[in-house]
Parts: sequence; C-alpha cells; structure tokens
Amino acid sequence: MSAKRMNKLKPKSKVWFELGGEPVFGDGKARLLRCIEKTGSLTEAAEALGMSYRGLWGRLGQMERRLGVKLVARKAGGRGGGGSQLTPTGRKLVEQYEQFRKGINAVVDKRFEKIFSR
Amino acid sequence: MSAKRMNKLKPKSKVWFELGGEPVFGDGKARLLRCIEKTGSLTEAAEALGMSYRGLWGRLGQMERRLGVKLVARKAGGRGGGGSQLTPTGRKLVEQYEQFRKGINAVVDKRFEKIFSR
DNA sequence: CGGCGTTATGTTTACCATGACATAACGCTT
DNA sequence: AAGCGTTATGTCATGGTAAACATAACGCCG
Repeated sequence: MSAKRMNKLKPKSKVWFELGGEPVFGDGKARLLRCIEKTGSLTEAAEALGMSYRGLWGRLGQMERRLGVKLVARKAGGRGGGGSQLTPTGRKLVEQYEQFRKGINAVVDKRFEKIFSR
Repeated sequence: MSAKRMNKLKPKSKVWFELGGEPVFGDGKARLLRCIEKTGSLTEAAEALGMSYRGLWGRLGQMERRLGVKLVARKAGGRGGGGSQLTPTGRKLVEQYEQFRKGINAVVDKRFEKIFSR
C-alpha cells in the first residue's frame, strides 16, 4: 500500500494573459488563431479543432471584445463563400504568446525534479 | 484606436500535480490541508475557507482516493467531538508542493517582461 | 436571379461541478 | 443513558459552461 502511486506524480502548468481580471489569451486561444491562419476559414478551423462553429465564433468574439482589438479579418460571401485570416495584430499577439510560453514547461519540470528527486 | 488596452496585459500561471491524467494537488488542495492542520478540524477549516463542510469533505476524500494515500487522520467522536490532523505523508506532500510552487510566479513574470518590454 | 460556402446570431439543451439540506454514526464526558 | 461536537454520506437544487439546433445575411459567380 501507501505512497507507491505517488511516485508517478507529474507536474503540470498553465499560463495565460489577463486583462482587468479577465482571461483573454492562453493555449486554447493561441491554437485557435493558428488554426484559423492555416485553414483560412472559421468553419474549417472549427472542424479541425473538433469544436462547433458556434463555439469557436463565440470565443473569438469574446476575445476580441475583451482585448478591444481585431485579431481576425473575416469576410462573409464572395468568392468561395468568404474566408478569414489573421490581422497583423493577431499574428503578432500569437507570436508573442508562443515566445512567452516556450520553455515554461521546461522550467517547471526542472523545478519539480529538483524537489522530488530520489 | 487599437492596442491601447493590450498594454495592460498581465501574465498568470497555475501549477499542479497530476496522476494518471487526473489533477490531484494544487493551490486549493494545499490551502485546504494547511487550514486543516491549523484548525485541527474539518468543520472549522471549511468555515475558515468559506466553503461547505460537504464540499471540503468531498474534495479531501477524492484527493486521498486518487493518490491512494491517507493525508488526514480523522477522528469522529470523543473528547471535543473529535478532530483531524495531517498525517506525516500529508505534511510532507504539502511542504514539497509549496517548495515546488515557490518562485514559479517570479519566473513567469520575468519571462513575460523579457518579451513584452518596450 | 439562384446557388454555394462562409460568416453571424439567437435559442434551446445537456451536463457537470458546487452548494444546500438532511441525517446518521462516533466516542468521550458527565 | 444523555449530550455535545465532530466526522460521514446521500440527496436535491442550482448555476454556469459548453454543445446542439436553427436561421439569416453576405457577396461573388454562372
């Protein structure tokens, strides 16, 4: 019995940005924008991410509203039905976030090792 | 218009332990154990934390079940009605977690600065 | 003009986590 | 035996999030 299972403990971490106490950007949102960028379409991005279009659209709008910035340029109608792409602001935000996020896991793991080794 | 509000972005982070994909320990659980330790009673701890006894008891049981370890020694009945205190295992876990958690915020903030400065 | 694929919303449902109640069991103490 | 404060559970209400459905609007194109 006892602490046998506790040896399998794994450290996890999460980072995100807040603005006025509200969460506005994190891993999920970053993936969202990247996927829109790649597919050029909210519909396709939603499908690729395995979520509903409604849900994706809602999150996107909320994020833009909270930040007070347009992150995605959308076009309804027209050739191919329309499409979407990141604005320069959107691209920059994703890049900065990814920069920021990179390495956090490593730091956390290292710290965990340091304390739980042996 | 535009990115004016984005200058007020703040980085946030969260760390916890998982076991087999399930979260088993984090800030909340740590505070919980610390409070039980201090008060010597689940009832008092619950009140001090502003949560229901039922809720606290549930969390505690779940945590112990997932870890497969007794973290709190409980006694129902007896002098003063009973009481609870951390087991050595529980104490150790809290201490290790707090060690682990210490400084994470600082690291995150520093990294954020590095990328968003200027 | 009618069709097509995309964006844009409102409405409704399902679900899950939390909290609120209610009760029982426990074991010293008097 | 009765009382007291604590632990131990089951049940029910609830609230907030996310998914499911259902349409409408848009704008090029044949």
